[in-house]
Amino acid sequence: MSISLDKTYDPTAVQDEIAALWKRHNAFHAEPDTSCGAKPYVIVIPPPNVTAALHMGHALNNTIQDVLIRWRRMAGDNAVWIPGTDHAGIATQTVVDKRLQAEGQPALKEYKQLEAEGKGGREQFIGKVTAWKDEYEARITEQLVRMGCSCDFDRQRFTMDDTCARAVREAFFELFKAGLIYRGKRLVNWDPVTQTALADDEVEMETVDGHFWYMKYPLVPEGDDQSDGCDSGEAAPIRNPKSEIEYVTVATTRPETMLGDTAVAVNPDDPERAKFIGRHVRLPIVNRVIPVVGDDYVVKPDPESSDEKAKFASGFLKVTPAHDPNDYDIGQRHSLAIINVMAPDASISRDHGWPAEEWESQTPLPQLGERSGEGDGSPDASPSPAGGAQSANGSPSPQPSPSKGEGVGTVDPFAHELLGMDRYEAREAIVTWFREHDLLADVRPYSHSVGHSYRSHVAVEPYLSDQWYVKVTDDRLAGAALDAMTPDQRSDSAGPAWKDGKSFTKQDGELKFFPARYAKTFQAWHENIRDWCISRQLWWGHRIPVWTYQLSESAVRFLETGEGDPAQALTAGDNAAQDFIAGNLLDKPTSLAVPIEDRPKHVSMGEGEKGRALGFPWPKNGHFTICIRDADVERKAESLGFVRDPDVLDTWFSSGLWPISTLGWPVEEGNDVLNTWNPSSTLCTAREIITLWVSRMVMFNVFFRGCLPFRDVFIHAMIQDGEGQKMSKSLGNGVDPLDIIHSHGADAMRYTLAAMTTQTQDVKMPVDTVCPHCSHAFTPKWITTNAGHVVAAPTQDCPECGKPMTTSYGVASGTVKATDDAPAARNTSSKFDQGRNFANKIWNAARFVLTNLDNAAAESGRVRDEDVADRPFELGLDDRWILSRLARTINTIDEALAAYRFNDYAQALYDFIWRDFCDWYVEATKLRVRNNDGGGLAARAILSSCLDAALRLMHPAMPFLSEKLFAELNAVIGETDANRDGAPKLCITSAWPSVTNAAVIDPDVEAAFELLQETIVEVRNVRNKNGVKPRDRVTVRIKADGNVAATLRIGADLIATLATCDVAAIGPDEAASDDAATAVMGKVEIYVEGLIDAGAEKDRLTKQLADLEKSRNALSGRLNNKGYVDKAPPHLVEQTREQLAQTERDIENVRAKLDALGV
RNA sequence: GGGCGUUUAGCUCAGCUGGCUAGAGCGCCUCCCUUACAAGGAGGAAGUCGCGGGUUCGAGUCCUGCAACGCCCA
Repeated sequence: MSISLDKTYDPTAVQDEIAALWKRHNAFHAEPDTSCGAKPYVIVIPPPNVTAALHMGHALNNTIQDVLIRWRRMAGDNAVWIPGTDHAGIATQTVVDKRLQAEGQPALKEYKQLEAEGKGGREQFIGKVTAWKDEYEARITEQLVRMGCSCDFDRQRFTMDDTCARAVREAFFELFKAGLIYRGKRLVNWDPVTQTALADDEVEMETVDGHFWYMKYPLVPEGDDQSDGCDSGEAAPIRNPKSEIEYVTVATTRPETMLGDTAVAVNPDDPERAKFIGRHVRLPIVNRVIPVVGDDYVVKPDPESSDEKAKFASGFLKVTPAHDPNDYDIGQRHSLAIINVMAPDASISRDHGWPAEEWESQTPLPQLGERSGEGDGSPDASPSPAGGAQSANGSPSPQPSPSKGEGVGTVDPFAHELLGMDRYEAREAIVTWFREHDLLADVRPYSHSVGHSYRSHVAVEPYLSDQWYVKVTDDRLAGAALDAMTPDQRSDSAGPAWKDGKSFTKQDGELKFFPARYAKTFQAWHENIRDWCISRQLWWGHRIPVWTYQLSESAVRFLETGEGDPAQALTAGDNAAQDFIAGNLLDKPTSLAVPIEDRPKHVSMGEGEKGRALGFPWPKNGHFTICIRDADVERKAESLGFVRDPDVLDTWFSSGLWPISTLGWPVEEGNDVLNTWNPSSTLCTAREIITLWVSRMVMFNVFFRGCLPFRDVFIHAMIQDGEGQKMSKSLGNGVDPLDIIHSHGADAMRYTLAAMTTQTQDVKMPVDTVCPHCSHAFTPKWITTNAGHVVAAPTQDCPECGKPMTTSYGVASGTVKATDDAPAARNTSSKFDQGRNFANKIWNAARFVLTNLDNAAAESGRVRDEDVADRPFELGLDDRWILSRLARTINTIDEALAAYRFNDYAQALYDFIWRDFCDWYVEATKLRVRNNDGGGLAARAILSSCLDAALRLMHPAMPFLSEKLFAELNAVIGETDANRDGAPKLCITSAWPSVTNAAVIDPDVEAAFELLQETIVEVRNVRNKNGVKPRDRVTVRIKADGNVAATLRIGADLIATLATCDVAAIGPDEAASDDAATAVMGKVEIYVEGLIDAGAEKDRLTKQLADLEKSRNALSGRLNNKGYVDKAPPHLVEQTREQLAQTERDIENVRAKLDALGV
């Protein structure tokens, strides 16, 4: 056969061919077979969101996983990589909604309308999202395939497929049953745009330039004692001299929330203000009379303080329990009313908890402050400030003491204008109103951080609503996660006492982070964890498996009043519902669960006794709540009038189950997949995910299976753009891996990504634009967005061909669309040149080896042998050197991969293949590779073996190229059939190289070869510095003796070839002729004869002399230091002495040469 | 405010437990289209390792203070 490899590596053709080859052999598939003794090695993919296609960050993440999987597979483990995608609830729903809107199609709003009309809008919308999911799932899978990811695609999962859904359902049920899921009315982080609750970690803090507004609230006069303590002339409260009305001044960054204020708080230790505790103020606009309470949360004002809060504080805190988490807490402590003044879209609304009484009367009120004009109306009776609103703890709302001037609380007519306003419009309007009414004491600019939705990027509104929570604070969850940490990565803290593995029912190792410092993040998170809000007001997700039955009106009335005959009050439906619950609890306790507080006290009743006879407790809130596991029970419940909760679960709930749901949990019995592959081996992810995801997987896995989801967690870098900005879809600065595969090839991309994966650094990746017309890559013109991001301008003109194009930012931002004239441009980055060049180098090195093997007769060095050192032909110094280097490289790579040091792996490959093999060994063998003697035979055998080993070593990083060349090598060697075990002879399933004979690593051989290398470099240096043309041969004499001379004689041919010279003589008595240039290098002096450029030679030697003197000074300085000689290790001292002696000899030599030149 | 990280050649980054006369890739300079490779080869220039203290015979590496930048949490 003959070799016909192109001169340049063309990845495109090779990638398709090799991908098909792997597929044909089902090379990525694994079975959980333990009989062969292979250890399982399992990676479960962090499922990419179906929101969008994969970007560079995913490419990095998946490259790392594939490197590990391919490495362990070759090393003999039973390796499997489980792929799949995540439904990404809110993200995907939002993206699809936006897309529909942009296309002018019916979108979420319209489907919600349909749903409200009973026309199946929810189902239709989910159909749209499913179509999107199908499209992106396919695209993501294609991207993975084209990156060469060796996932077991037969086992691909999706977080909402039937298998995963079953796991979610089971998990929810079990947690519910264990009392770890509860419903609570709490302030949640509300996203007014997507109109759903967000978990704490879905909220991003952003610094906002806002203001502190100082608003005056008039004090309600305290009976007749109006001057009580209020005339001191303090900044606040102040006495208005005209109207004799006193005020307190509250400071706020969100004036619009004042509509929901139910108290003003002061610090009880505040000497100036504590005296107001117990008094009341009348809330402007609303005219609600609210108390002044004492709470030490309130920051005492201190204008001199470095603490921003104290600096800006007025000492009076408006308390709005419905719209601020801290205020909510204060409200809880003081039993304050909670008045929500906003609709779910964060517009001002009277329909979501604002007491109706405040709106019922339109009787004008007495005017406050200096306001003149209309409204001199009659006094009103004191209202209940709480009105119809919820009271935090159910106790009666405080009643202000009635006093002169108070009356029926009726809002100012202005309040009507506020209704329907967006919160920011309302803020403007309210501030204006306060200013007009002389109630605005001050406005000061203030920069503070405000929570924003990670999805819609608007400020979240703390919002009171009913949500489902997982009690992750329970020791069975957070405590167990902490307990899972490997002891040597735990840090001391005020946290819980370690229980040392007691959470595990199965002892299977410990959770370990790489790099170790991320263990700290994990620990701190769990020590400060709060209960996890899991319900989302969305349609795209796992619907919460909870049903409620609303009791009949008569039953509710009975419950409320306790009057009448219960037998009469209960309808047949009520009884049936109750019987159904009780019956199932008795007969199918694994199918239905009720909240712990609703559980019957005596479940073990006699046969046939159900329902009422059980003493099933009546829920106080008028409905039954049940969690159902099985479909048949679910159907029965719905037929009885039970209604399912409309909400869906937080995406992370299903993601948290991913390591087990993908493997078929909850099926345990006979489930070899689950029992063999959980815990998995390694999780690879980015650090931002530690809290969101890693934590939840650990808690769930330990809770449900008593073991870890994975043992190692490798945290890798984030990839940023050239400006150091996070890559994001909205900025369009993300790079599609397929773009890089297009410009550089998959192997080049993968190799480069591995090489960039260091232990600390995030990766800055400057992104260039590729002209779609002429393929020219160029740096685009930049613009700065309003938000301050630097991005490629939406359209660009090619600097090469001048034609226009559309950039990915243009498309992402929606400002332009790609057209025929201005097509979408691909991205690229010169970062990947390194990988592309390396791939090409390997390709060509292989061409050299294969061509020479092919030209040689069979049985004359066409071998693949892992230990050619034992072969019967004679090995030269260079042969033994490269084998030593190869063995070292294998060890280095094994250590690097075991420690997740991917850059060290990449560097070791590079050094061996390019620097050692190509630069030196291949060049060295050119002398003899075509000979039909022992030297030729050895050269071919070792070239072949080194290439073979190199291909296998690089395979995890560069699978396509190595697989292709592996096949070519097989063809030349004549091993085209199969491995010994009958499996197809593929690189992916070949054995990982190992060092079977440690003696191959030979420091003496390495030192000897390095001497030759140094000599050659010196001759080349002299040639270059003296302007000798590369083709011109020079004559060289070398002064050396003993072993050094012997080594040089062995390498004389090599020196002659690689330095283009004739080595005239080597010996202790050689001396420079008059026209010779001299290189002094320790025990060797090289004389290059016939050089004429005395000036260049003088320069060269002068510089060398300076270097030597500098070195001499450093060495002698060290030796003159008594401490060094006394305390440093003796071998180092001895080494330094030798170095100094040598350096001094060199200096003398160089000086002598310079003298001879006439300096 | 708490935590973590970064600061080393023009640029992007290595440098693990202190022994370094500080490395790599890109870029730069000189020369070369030599029969594996110009996506290449040969040679070269280029760094008071952010700043100040300290420990040590010896500090890029350990400790401490400061500055700048970044990320996470509150």
